[in-house]
Amino acid sequence: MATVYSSEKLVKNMNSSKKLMTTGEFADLCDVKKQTLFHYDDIGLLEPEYKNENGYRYYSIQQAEAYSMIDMLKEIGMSLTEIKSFLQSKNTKKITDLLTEKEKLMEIKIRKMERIQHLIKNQKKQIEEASQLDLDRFIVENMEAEQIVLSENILNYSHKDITKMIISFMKYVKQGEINVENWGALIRQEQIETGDYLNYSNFYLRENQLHLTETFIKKAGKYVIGYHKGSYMNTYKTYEKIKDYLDKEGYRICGDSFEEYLYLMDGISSGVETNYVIRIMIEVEEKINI
Amino acid sequence: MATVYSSEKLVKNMNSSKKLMTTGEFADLCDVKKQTLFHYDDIGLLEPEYKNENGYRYYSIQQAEAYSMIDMLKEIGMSLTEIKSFLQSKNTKKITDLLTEKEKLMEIKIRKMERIQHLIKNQKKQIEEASQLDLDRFIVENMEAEQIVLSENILNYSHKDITKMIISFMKYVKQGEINVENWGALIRQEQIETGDYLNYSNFYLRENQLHLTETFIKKAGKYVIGYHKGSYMNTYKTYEKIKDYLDKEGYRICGDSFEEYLYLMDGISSGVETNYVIRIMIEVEEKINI
DNA sequence: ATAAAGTATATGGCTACCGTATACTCAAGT
DNA sequence: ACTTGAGTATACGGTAGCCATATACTTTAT
Repeated sequence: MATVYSSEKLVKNMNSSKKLMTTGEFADLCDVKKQTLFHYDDIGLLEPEYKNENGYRYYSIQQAEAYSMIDMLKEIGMSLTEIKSFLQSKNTKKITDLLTEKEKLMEIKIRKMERIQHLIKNQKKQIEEASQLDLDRFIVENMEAEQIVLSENILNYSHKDITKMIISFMKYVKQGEINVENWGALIRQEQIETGDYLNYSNFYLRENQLHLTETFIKKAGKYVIGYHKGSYMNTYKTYEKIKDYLDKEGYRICGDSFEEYLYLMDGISSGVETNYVIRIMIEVEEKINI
Repeated sequence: MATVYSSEKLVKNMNSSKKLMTTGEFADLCDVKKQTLFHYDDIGLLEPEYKNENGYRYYSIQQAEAYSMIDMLKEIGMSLTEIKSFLQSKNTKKITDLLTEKEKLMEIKIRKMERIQHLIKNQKKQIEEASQLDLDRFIVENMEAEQIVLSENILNYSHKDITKMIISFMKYVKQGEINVENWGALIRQEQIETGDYLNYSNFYLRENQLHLTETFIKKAGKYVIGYHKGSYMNTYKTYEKIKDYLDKEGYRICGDSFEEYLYLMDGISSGVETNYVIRIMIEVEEKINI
């Protein structure tokens, strides 16, 4: 049997701020600073349900839903102004469209995060490897064949053109969303032999997925491996040292040089700019003894 | 046969800025504004490899690696100051430790993103459902049993205690990383009958995973479903309307009331505060005709 | 009635930039 | 060698989205 109650009795329960939260409590509930709520009130993004005559703000638990919606939209990169007009918009289609767009954006963001995670892992691996590395020694090693991706040929290009090419190559790589393990430049045997160390023939990258079609095989065989510390402007110093080393050890250059750019964060050496290290790999063969 | 080249010839290739990029080109390569690079130079985070006598900056391609490292660290939430001291740090263990920490952080971030994605999907679903909903009508419907998670009992609690409880309940929920579909409050039959509509017995949430142990079964059976628009402070109005409706239709309340808080963004109605909608579900049975 | 705890407002400061104006410099063509 | 147009540096101001602090006031618990 339903009873009818006078509104008066109920008003007693609801006229005060008894069932609402203060700013501090609400901030605690939302896990946010009070200041932020003041700010949201100021810009009219999330206004308290009730304000008393002294300006005290009171929020309802329902508003926690609104807050978490705002927080979510913020997380996906919307500005507060955008969020405000979004929440005020009364166009169902516009809203679902935007949500669909943001859903996709989240997908992209998640992928990006995963790529960064991959990069972090790679960096850790590199540090580990680098700590076992002697950057000051050269070594001749048998290497397996490897598939790499080449840029267009830039031999004898002007600096301007090389720059343009790199930029477009890099952009192409980035939009492909590849996890680039390492990248570098290819210098042909002839340039190495004539000492034209800065005349690159191609840029290239080693990649762990095989999305791209234009690949190039770095031949299997013996390679001398050396490390150049500092700018590539001075690689000639290291190249000359390598040549001396090869002479002494009885090797001769028989192929191209692969330069790979490493950015090390391992503090293995002190001094400025030593974070930049170039791994130089040149194909070699043993000299025939006369 | 290795030839020895005079340094002079090589110096010709490297003394100028011929093989370096201008700020604009480097910015283009890194897909960033020139201003940002100025800024990084100013704070000493990423300085150009070479500056000419007129202050023109020149960057090497190697520095693109440094930039992308900075960008990555920024992406995982480090401030530029932190990044700077991180990159300058020469302590291998500190670096790998931080990287390991950030790797975990990425994992958490990815999970959060996925949760947001889920929320977006849920919101879309809710908008879709809401558009087919008539908020102004009541309906009696057979509902299936549902498992819900209850907060502690708050019947007759003071407002302060209720507030504290909600905050801790919500925090507990959040740290559990549950995808909350909906949440609400439970009002016992007795309070509904005596018109004490704001005297909640518990908060609860419906969840799609079953991580938690303290669950409560919302019984299967007939429920009257109605929607209250606006603040929960005024639910009494809707409750009274529901009671009238039940009287007319020949039903009587035979169980508790479940209030669920919806935050709709569908613009189905105009006016202030109509984004807040409460779904009221009360267990009912048919009256026996005398 | 009083003290402690909380609140509002105002102000200034912060980070990580972005935009604009001004003056300068570089590089290419004539 | 000189001009011209595109690019560059510096400086200053402004922005978003807060956070910290100081001051004065209000609420609440005792």
